[in-house]
Amino acid sequence: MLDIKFIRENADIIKAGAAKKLITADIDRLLAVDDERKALRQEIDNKRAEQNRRSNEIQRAQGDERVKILEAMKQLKEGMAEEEERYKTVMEEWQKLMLSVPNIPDISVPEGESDAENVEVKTWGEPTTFDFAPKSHVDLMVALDMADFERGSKVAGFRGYFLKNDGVLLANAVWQLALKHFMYKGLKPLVAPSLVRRETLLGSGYLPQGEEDLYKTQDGDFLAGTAEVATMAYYMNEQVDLENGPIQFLSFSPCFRREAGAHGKDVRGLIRVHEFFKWEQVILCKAEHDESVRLHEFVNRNTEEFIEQLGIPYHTVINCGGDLGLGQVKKYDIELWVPGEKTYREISSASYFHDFQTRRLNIRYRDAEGNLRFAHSLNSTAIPTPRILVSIVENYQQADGTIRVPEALVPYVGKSVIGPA
RNA sequence: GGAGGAGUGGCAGAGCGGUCUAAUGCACCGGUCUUGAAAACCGGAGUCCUGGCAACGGGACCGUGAGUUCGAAUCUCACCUCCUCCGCCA
Repeated sequence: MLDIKFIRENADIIKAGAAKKLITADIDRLLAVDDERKALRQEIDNKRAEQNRRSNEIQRAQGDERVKILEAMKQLKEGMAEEEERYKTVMEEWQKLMLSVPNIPDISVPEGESDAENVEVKTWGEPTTFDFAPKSHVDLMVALDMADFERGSKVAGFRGYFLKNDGVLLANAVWQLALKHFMYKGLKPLVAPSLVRRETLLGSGYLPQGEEDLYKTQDGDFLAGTAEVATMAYYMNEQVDLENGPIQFLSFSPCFRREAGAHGKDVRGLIRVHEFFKWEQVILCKAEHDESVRLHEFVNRNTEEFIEQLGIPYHTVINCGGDLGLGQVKKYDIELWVPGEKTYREISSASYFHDFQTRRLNIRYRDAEGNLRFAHSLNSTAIPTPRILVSIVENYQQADGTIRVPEALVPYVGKSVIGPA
């Protein structure tokens, strides 16, 4: 959500931003509704002022005078009831429109319609080459009894999976190395709820637009698709202290995604599953653009460094306008080389939001002048499992079907090669 | 799941239909006093919306939302959260 005053003063910039994001938002309608809102508010406030005055008179009035004032009050109230009804209707539309206004993309965000037009800004390592025919992660992991997809779908349905044996050890090793790496960067570990209330998703910007991709309980709660939701809502309706620097969380949670609209995509393996685990970086900082930019580079670089420790070739792209969400100002995706598909696949996504989320969540801090301001927020994937296992096993596979363990993970896996049991 | 109790300003806590522009204490800021500090004393402070260049003015906010009333922190209802006890449970 943006500031209505800002919207009023910068309607053209917001329209241009929405166009870049290929998001439709009726700004003109919002401005008209806002005019109506302000006028009505003024009228109602004036009548309330009179009501307050009269109420005080009633206490002191006696006999006929009292009866006269009571009569006048009755009329005043009738007029107010009508206006308040209208105000309620206007506010409903106002709220709805406000929630649909996208944040403005940064000037450095390229034009484009879909992820196909994201722009590569960095590559690291060379796509892995093999002097034998490489296998897919599905074949590798099944052969080494690291995963079971048949029983996965028998038990959990489409996209279900079990991790087994060395698959479990590998996932656990990634978690442990991640915890160490990101804590060293100054992030504070947190295990966050996945089962969350509606307002947390509204606040972080996943609702009302993204409802179809969320699992919902019979109590009206939701299963979040990322720890970002609960972690951002941690300080909902609070004032935070940013005097000693930004608040930096490394947050773990199970993640649930219905993947509505992705039915034909990635139907095999661990690339796209309904249920996975993720460490997420979540940051709150002062409401300064430069600080947001600095931390955006910071969180993205943290993840790049982690991938470099694993020794997996990757590239980083800056997402084009059409691939940005409602609240995002700018986003980087890190994509890892997947030999089986001979392409890079997304493993991480780092975005900053300015005060888009914190305004919805009502998270403020006191600035140096003593004014209350909405903080800025950012988030970035630290590392997801099991998706990361796809790139590990495919890039580290050997001619005999065994898998070398990335050196950084050896201490946590307890061996340097994964082979037949 | 059942039975009770409670949610008031940064914190503690009074108020239970009109003088609440919410007592009091602690914490906070300014001042007096002091070589300085502490103590004491005096004074000041919230958030949001809205009008105005400003000075200043209007409205709202006592968990949230509806309602009763000329008037609600105070009464009614629903919801949320917390606490106590019972039951169930990893």
